[in-house]
Amino acid sequence: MRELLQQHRFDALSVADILTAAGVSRASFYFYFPSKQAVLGELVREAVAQGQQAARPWIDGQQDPVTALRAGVSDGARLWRDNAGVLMAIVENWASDEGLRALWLEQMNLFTDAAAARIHADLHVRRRLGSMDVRAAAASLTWLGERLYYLAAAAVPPFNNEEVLVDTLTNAWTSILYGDAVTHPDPARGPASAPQRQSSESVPPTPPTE
Amino acid sequence: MRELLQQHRFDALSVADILTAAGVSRASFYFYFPSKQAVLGELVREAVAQGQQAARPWIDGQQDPVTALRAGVSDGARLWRDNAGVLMAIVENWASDEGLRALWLEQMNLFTDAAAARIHADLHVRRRLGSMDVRAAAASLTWLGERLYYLAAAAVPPFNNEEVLVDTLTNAWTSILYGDAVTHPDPARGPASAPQRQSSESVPPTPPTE
DNA sequence: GGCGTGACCATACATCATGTATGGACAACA
DNA sequence: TGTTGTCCATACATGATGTATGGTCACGCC
Repeated sequence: MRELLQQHRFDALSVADILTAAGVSRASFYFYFPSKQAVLGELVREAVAQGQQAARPWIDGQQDPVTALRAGVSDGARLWRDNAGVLMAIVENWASDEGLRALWLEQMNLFTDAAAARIHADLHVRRRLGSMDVRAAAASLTWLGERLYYLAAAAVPPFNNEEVLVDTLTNAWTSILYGDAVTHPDPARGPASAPQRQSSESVPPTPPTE
Repeated sequence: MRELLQQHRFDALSVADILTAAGVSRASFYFYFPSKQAVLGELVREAVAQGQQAARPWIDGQQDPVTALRAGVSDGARLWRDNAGVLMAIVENWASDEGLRALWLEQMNLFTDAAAARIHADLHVRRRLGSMDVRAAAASLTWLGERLYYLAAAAVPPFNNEEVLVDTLTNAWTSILYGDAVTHPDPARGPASAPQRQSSESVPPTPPTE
């Protein structure tokens, strides 16, 4: 099914297709899974498990916030590139299946929690956000990632260009958290990102996939 | 169908349900529409047509950017509140139907174009964005809106709270475009917006739907 | 009045997808 | 040798979609 998803949309797959591709019988399929949605759930768990690992380093990272952020965003792009079929499938279908919904919202929550914790630990960011709801800000960045990675996977311009995707998403994180606009390579100007405060902690990057 | 969508998800509706609710025969339905997706398309056109109008003021607006922004975001919230069923339906299904896909991407594009034009007209913002892709930044804000309004309609925390939704989305726009973080009511600080008083719901509407 | 036509409706069908049986083959294991 | 776990083929009940086919009824026109 993972392979089928690389070429067909989830709702275009019938269990018959899966049966054929997997070489098992209908009876066997329903013995192990209650539905094709359940299979997708398992595939998603596998995919995000990788992401969890990949995210580790920068979550507890000590490096410069913006650098860490950009690295995280790039990691996310890679995760999505490697699991485009499965991830697109759940993004398109979590609303229609209770199990998938719980799973995806949980993933988004985990990511949001990590980001919020990072923000909380950074006094400078906290001050900047003023009375803004920290969790809400973290959640919005999480979901922005979900959407942009999805659009990239769905080949929707301008996010079908990975560089644009990474620049834009990184810029969103840094702008909202630090107020610095320019995160990408541009030797021509430099009004924004000045001396980056190395406040004990940096920020949480990575996409909304773990 | 518009009424049915207030209580049931689009894919849970059969044309039989629509037939019963509308009091027409199967034959008549298929005489006027090729599928239930086509009906949804019409409903979406109706809904966003309203939005188009409501957006005008903001688009050619002369008022203070941040105020205009917040007003627009609130407008969007209202539009979504008034058309939650229809808008949730298209957000959940544009990926699975070519017609709906073209329609929704067109709407997102129109909105992105308007935002990008605004940005281009504002030298200060252009400078701040540096070499960032203006259209990409505009598109990311458009899609962030789509996602957050949708989550609010789907009752996903923390966006099920309209004030949080508006504050967060407004903050994203102002942060990314102007670098000002605080857009909401915070007597403690005030580096950005002037005397902004946010009465959760007293502003005009304009979501990412036009 | 006779008649075509447009707007509907009821019914039926072909097709396809899902999920649930039912019964049997086969190998490992005790 | 019998039990059990893993699979398969087949069939079936249900429900959804989209396509006929044929009929009713009102209206406007000659």
